[in-house]
Amino acid sequence: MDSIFNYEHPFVCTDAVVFTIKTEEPDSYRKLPDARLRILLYKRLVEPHQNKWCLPGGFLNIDEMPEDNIRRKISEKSHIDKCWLEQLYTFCDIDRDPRARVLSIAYLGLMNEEDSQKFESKAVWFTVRQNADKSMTFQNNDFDDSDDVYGLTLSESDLGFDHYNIIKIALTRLQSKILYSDIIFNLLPETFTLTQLQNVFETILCKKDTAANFRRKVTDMVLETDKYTSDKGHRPAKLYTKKSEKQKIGKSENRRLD
Amino acid sequence: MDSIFNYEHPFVCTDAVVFTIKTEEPDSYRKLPDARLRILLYKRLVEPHQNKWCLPGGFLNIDEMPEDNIRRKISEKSHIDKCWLEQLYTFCDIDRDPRARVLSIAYLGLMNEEDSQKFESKAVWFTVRQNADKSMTFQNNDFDDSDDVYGLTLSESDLGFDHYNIIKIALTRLQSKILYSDIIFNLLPETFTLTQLQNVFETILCKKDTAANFRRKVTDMVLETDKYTSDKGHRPAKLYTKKSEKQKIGKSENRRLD
DNA sequence: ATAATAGTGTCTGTCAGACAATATCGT
DNA sequence: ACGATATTGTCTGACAGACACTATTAT
Repeated sequence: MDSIFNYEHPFVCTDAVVFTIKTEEPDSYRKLPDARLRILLYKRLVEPHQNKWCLPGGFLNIDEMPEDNIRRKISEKSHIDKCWLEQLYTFCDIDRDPRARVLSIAYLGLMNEEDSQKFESKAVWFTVRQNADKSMTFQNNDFDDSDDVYGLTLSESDLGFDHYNIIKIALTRLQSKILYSDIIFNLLPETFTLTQLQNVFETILCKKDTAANFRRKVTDMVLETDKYTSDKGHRPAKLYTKKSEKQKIGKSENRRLD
Repeated sequence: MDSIFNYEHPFVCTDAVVFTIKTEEPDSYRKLPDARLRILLYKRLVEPHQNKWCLPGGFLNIDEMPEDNIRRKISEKSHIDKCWLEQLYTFCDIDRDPRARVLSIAYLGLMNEEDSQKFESKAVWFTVRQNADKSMTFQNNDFDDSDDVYGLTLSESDLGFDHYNIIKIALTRLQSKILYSDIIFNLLPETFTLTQLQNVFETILCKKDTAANFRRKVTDMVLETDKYTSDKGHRPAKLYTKKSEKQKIGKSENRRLD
């Protein structure tokens, strides 16, 4: 190999901020469930940052694409294979890893609730709570998790490396991008009601909308099916699916480029 | 160092797509100048991709921030120091460099015309031409450049590595981002006329607008000065400056998050 | 006066936000 | 009938696109 390659160079790792939606059980059988935004974290068992909570990820092999790498790492931690991914940002701070110079190519990942439940895992889903001061906390509320995790609330200092910052940027990206793209459907099942869709929007954006206005805004992104929900206690809702690019009409001029 | 770090790992380099604006001399002294979008390229003198045209960039040192690295490389190639930069994307294809596995952290750079002229350089400014079929060609029309460069037109195959692709993604990002952010002012002098601003918009987007509508759209981004142009042959135009964030009123709700 | 550019006024259609109203289910 | 959710209709204000119009300069 060339001599110019004989020098000490940075290491490269991947990290993924994987979001999913969890619909909370309603208090009453008459009420509809709430949607919660959740994120996948695992507890580091070794130094550095031992016992801190971290994003799934790992070192990039010389012959590996980062997206394959991160997919493998997510699968190792969660036994989940299906996940939509896009590159988020490359984090480069000199001392973000105390062991060595390590750059991290971070990914934004989204998976739907059904897939997120095929879960048998070293990692844990935490509900993302967006506070008024723009800070985030992460809460576990899953009965199925172990006793020392159930009820746990994490804040910035409980996270390892620069992962709190990575999550913050991922959440911002998610919030921006659902406004001008289709990615939100990666958080939803194949068919869904417009109320479900609205709940996911509102959970992510922390912002309420009226049903009438919301429906108008999303009509050109969805497609009616002939199926209905069969919930108890109230009127059934029509089920919709994501409209494919080809089914959208006319509006290509107005669509964002990236 | 830890044993986990004893493995062959990818190299990391930086590349920058630096855009600037060149106002063309008008045919007649009565006419106003046109704006052209230009990009900085240099000709590789060594293998691989010898004699291909490439983006400024270089290998990242172990203790260096990529943004410092790319700033240094731009300065080496052009002797220009002032440049606005933001991270664009990290390109990771396995064989994007035939010598070794090399990831490239690509940056989008913008500089204004005045700064771009402080130029004494191994690199060359090429005018970006956006063709109807979405392809790009790069033309040199600068009298000051050497004879074997003057009049040269580059197409995809004249560029080295995956740099054509990087430029394409940078241009797309630029086109998107001028619609919802302030970055366009990095391509303009301290004060400018609204017609100048409009020309830059139209050059980048390849799309015409009427002066009346354009003015309405940008009024909340700019600030009047009490100065005027003193062009010959027609009515002078008021000069404007970029409005700072603090001077903008009310609209924060509507602003994009990233 | 004329050519060229600078800048304004007005209409129209679209669309978001607010809010009222109607529809349909299980109990 | 009632409670809950689903769905539609209407008004308003903001704003983009189209286009006609006025203003100011040097020659």
